[in-house]
Amino acid sequence: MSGNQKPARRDAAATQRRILDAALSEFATQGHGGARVDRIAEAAGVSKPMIYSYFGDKEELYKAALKESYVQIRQGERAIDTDHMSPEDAIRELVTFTMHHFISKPWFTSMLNTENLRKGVTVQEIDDLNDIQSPLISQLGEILDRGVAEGRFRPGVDPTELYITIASLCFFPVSNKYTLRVVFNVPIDDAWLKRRAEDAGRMVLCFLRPEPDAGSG
Amino acid sequence: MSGNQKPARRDAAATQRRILDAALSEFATQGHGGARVDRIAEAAGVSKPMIYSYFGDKEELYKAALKESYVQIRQGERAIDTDHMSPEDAIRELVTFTMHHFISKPWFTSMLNTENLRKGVTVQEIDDLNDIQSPLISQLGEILDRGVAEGRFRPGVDPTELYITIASLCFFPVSNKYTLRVVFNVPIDDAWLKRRAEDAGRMVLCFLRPEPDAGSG
DNA sequence: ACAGTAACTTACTATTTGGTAGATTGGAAA
DNA sequence: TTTCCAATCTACCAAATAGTAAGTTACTGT
Repeated sequence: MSGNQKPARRDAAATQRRILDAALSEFATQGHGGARVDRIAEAAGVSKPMIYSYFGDKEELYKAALKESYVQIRQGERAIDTDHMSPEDAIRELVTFTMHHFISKPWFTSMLNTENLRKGVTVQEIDDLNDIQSPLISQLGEILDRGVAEGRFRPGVDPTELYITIASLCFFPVSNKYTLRVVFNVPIDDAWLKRRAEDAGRMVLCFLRPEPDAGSG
Repeated sequence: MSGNQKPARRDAAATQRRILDAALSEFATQGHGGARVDRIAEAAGVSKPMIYSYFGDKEELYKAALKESYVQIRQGERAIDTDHMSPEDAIRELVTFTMHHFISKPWFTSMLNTENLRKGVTVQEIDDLNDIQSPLISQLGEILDRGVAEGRFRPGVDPTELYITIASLCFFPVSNKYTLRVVFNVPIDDAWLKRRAEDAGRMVLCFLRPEPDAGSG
């Protein structure tokens, strides 16, 4: 899981990186309260004092790991280009990306859950909100405007709320797959989730289509 | 939070109940790894050996708390009666109930997240799956059948998948409200979530309406 | 009244955990 | 080559933690 290179002796930056990766993995799999600094040290291939020297204490390390998980998804989001697509295809693309990210970077959903269990005490302390906010919101705004201009989407849909809708449909079946499998006997695997993403795209588009009675606040 | 009555001396059943309630609260707020048996004992107003005597060890206590959180939602679900409603109203009712339950029983979403962080190792060990499975699935199946028969819903929709869709739309904004508030600056409160439930109902109904190209596997 | 036992507590242990003091080592600059 | 500091480690501590042994207390049936 934590793909450590050979220690590359005396490289402070690389060491910090290894610690951060190990911390992200540990916090994501064990939660905040279940994470162990000793395990992080071992997984990173360093001694404990390195961690305290570079990151301060467990809380600061957690903060760094939480921020890192956001930074990763935002990087991915910035790489999406939907300008050349039809509004419908653009929406489908965003849904597909979101689902794929949740599937392929499982620590992201885990960190979100862990942080919300703590009522967001740490996410509030992250200084640079810019590193954390999603570039997808404004992109989604443009897509919606284009769709409305072309008469394919209804007006009055808030981009942030739409983003939350998309995230909802992708997040839940990924994050809760273990309990869903047992409780409902659903064979959730990557193929099942891919089909789910297609359904989610259809559902969102259906919701966006201009129709007499579909209005919202 | 843990509304303890007066200890009612020497009442084993009541004591077990207090321990279970305290455990549910502790595991839900602190996670599996962060939960402390000493805190549970204090919140329940008992000494630690009581817990070990009645529940075995921390793991078994966690299992009891997890099961309890399912039992609670299933009880609520069983009380819903949609037989006299139109298919549309019935769907809206289920969505409203689901959202309301997630809002009013926050430990349920927390326990689901905690258990999924652990890859569902404990939920697998719950013997009586019947206590855990949702009666809403079959109810949803009947509603769908009725809707199809009346020509108001398209055929071929799987009740379990629809249930997951409804749960997705309600779960995410409730479970992740703390990070959403900070990261997207969304004023998520009970009123916001109620509006969200209405949107979710609309979206689901729009997805169910019979239309030329909306078919699914 | 008086056993007998279920309910409950005090006081303890072994281990784990976050965190630190102080020594050591490698590499770059002089 | 020597100096010096950043990078790193060994060895440790105090507190917290899951779990238990052994005792005490209140109810119940006789």
